[in-house]
Amino acid sequence: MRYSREHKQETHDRIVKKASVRLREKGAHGIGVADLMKEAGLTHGGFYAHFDSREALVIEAFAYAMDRSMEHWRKQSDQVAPEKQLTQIVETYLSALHRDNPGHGCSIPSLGSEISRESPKTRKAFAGKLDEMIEMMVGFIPDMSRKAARKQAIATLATMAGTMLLARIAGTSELSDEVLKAGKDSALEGARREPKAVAAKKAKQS
Amino acid sequence: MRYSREHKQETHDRIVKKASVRLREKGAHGIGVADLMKEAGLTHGGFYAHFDSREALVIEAFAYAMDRSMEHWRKQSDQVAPEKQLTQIVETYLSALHRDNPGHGCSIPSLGSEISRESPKTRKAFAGKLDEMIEMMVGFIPDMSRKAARKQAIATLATMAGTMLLARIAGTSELSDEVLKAGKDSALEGARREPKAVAAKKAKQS
DNA sequence: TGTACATCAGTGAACGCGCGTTCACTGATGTAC
DNA sequence: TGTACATCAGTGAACGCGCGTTCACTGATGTAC
Repeated sequence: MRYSREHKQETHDRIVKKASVRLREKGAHGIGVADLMKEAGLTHGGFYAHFDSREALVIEAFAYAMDRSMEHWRKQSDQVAPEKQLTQIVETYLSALHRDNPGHGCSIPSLGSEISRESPKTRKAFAGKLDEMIEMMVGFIPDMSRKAARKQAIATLATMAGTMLLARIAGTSELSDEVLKAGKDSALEGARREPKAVAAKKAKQS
Repeated sequence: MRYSREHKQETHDRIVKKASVRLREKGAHGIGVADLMKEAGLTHGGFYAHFDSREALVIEAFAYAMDRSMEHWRKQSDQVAPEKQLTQIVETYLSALHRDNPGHGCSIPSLGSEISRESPKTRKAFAGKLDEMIEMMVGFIPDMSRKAARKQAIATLATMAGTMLLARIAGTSELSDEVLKAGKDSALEGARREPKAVAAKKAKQS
């Protein structure tokens, strides 16, 4: 082999990593193969030694970005007490820093609209990661039955993603800050609230 | 003039109307000028008699779509009692019918991700419509101070848009239905809940 | 009322450009002896 | 250890294609007389 055994894999990973940032910044169709390769310090011709098609890279970059988000959540949640984990995640997610750095942030608000129009293959890959993310979120919801926690996890994630979507549309205006604040408070209050079914069950037991 | 006075305006409106559907279906960059004109029964050459650029049409089509959504909300809310308006809006918004028909639905989940990357001109136009939508939502929130209602309106809209975004990523799977249900219940419960500040004020008064 | 002319919404060919993809080639390094 | 050969990640020109935009032209209809 021309290069050491790991060389190709390292290059492949570098392309995916750089692409995951640029695609989140510019959209799933907002940047071309040549520019993505240039980001990784290469020329466009070599692209097809690493990927079957542009779409294949997009799928890998999506998965990579979602994995990085989840890794980031894990690191954050490990640093605080269980009952504070959700607050920690929500406050970081719905910050101006995240709003202003889509390239290193969650893919759902930055790529969500486009994903739903991609091929079934791409959509399935993304939906799988979405489910993983929901499951991780379940772990952050305190004091609920699994079923109720999953429901709450979905609702909280939807509020987080929707809030970021609206905040980014509003840019960096007053409205944008207002949106972030409203979404943050709502996401936290919603998860703190005990669902009626569980409350009723508890009342019965005591 | 070659055609009657209203003819050009009618054609213009037809292009905008058809484009607003197709752009929501295919994305802000997902369909070309030639195809958009064909939708309106014309050829592409005539496009620039109606619009300065493709972007100008996109802006008009965005505004049109948002106006139609708000008109739709108004019509629906007019048919039910004030305390049921929010439920009506949320349930229609977070339905499988809406999920499966992005072309005739709300632009926020279908175009939101892309809007935040458009020119300031496009973003401002959209942000203005977003604010109008929030204000309309305020009118559906019962029994709250204006400030609290606006906050709740933003949170509810974020949950609605985020839920639809997630549901569309999940396609038409079980997960998608689960997401719709979780988002619906959360949006309704959140708005029904009285914020602490208002509750305290009421307690003081009585 | 009838006729000649002016208007301009709409047509369709053409443009320049950037895109995803292909391909013949290169040359640094691993492998065989 | 040294040398000749094989490999293949990466290069850069070229491809076919679709895009947004331009432009000379058309022809139905409004207007002037």
